Amino acid sequence: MRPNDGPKSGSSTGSRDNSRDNSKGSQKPRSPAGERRLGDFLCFAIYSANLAFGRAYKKGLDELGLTYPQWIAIVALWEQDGQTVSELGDKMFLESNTLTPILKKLEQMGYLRRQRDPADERQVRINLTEAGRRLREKGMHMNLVASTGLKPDEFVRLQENVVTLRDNLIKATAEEA
Amino acid sequence: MRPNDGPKSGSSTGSRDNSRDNSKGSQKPRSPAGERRLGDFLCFAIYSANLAFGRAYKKGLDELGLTYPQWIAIVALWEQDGQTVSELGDKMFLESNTLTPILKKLEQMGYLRRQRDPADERQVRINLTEAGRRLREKGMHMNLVASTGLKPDEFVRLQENVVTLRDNLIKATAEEA
DNA sequence: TCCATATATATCGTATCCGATTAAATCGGA
DNA sequence: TCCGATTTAATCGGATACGATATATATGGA
Repeated sequence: MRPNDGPKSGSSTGSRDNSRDNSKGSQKPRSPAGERRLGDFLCFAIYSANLAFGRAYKKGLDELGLTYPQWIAIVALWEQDGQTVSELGDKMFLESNTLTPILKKLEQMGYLRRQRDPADERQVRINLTEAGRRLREKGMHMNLVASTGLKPDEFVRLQENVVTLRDNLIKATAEEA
Repeated sequence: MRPNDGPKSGSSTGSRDNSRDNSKGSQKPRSPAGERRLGDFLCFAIYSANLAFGRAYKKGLDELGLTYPQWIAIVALWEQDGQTVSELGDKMFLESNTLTPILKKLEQMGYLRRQRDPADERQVRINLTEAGRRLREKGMHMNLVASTGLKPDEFVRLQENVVTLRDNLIKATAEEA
């Protein structure tokens, strides 16, 4: 049997003219008003660049046995001992609903310890283990700067611009709430 | 009972000095070698900007009853009738394992039709319904350009730079395979 | 002291992503 | 013509995201 499938019969009615040039060429002209295409959306550029980064990191992360968010957590935790889940969440732009499963997994793998703060039992403090620290060192070889095809100064400038974009979006979203 | 939790007792041993300034100020100095922090990673900037975009779109998308990837699919499908799953996947940088559930959901909601191509029954051709086209129109009011805090020319330049970054990453990832 | 409120984390359901696999249809060479 | 290789889409399991909710702890007045 064909892989399960929805409605089947009936002929295809799409017009299917592929006349428009959608090549990756460097000067794709912006589409006229009302014809905004997917490629013109900054949000989609960011969305697809994020997918591309995840795939570019995949090979290196597989060697470490980590996923992309797990690796981000390791890097963030390496910066500071004893962070709470909320503090880590502030750095990673995530909340406990997403973070807790990631941290439990990393704890189970032996890379960190989660312990309630005796001074405030509501909070959970997180510390990397020695294995977790070594992991961070081992991961430092994953340098994708070359893969970005950007010159160092371009790299830094783009990074700063994306950070500014992110922070502006967060501010605007908070304001309209 | 406290929400299920890992190991509990034991005191927190983290040093917890928060001396370093990690404010959002415009001139956060790059950390010294070997001290690369999360905020210095371009991949993390993209990752977090993508989260921010998803959250910024959330309110508008809720009104349409769509998710972020569903909306992207609608926009991509609006450009061309009768695309196959693979062709749509090329545009969205996704494959059938991710796309099929999204398309089935949109079909179930009445926004598109999926039908096998009679000329090649392996392929599935996708067409927006009238409701799907109206949805695309209704979604056009979600303009986040203002929220990005970027001037039009900055917006366009950043968009192009991110696209270039993405395409370079994809090329580099394919080459090392 | 007592309790309503606030805070911090965890849980749950839904929807992506993605690697690996499966299934059907097509293609191509002997 | 026949059959193995290729192509296309779907399925499955594991791991994020995230809104809504639950639970435990802490806080602050009456």
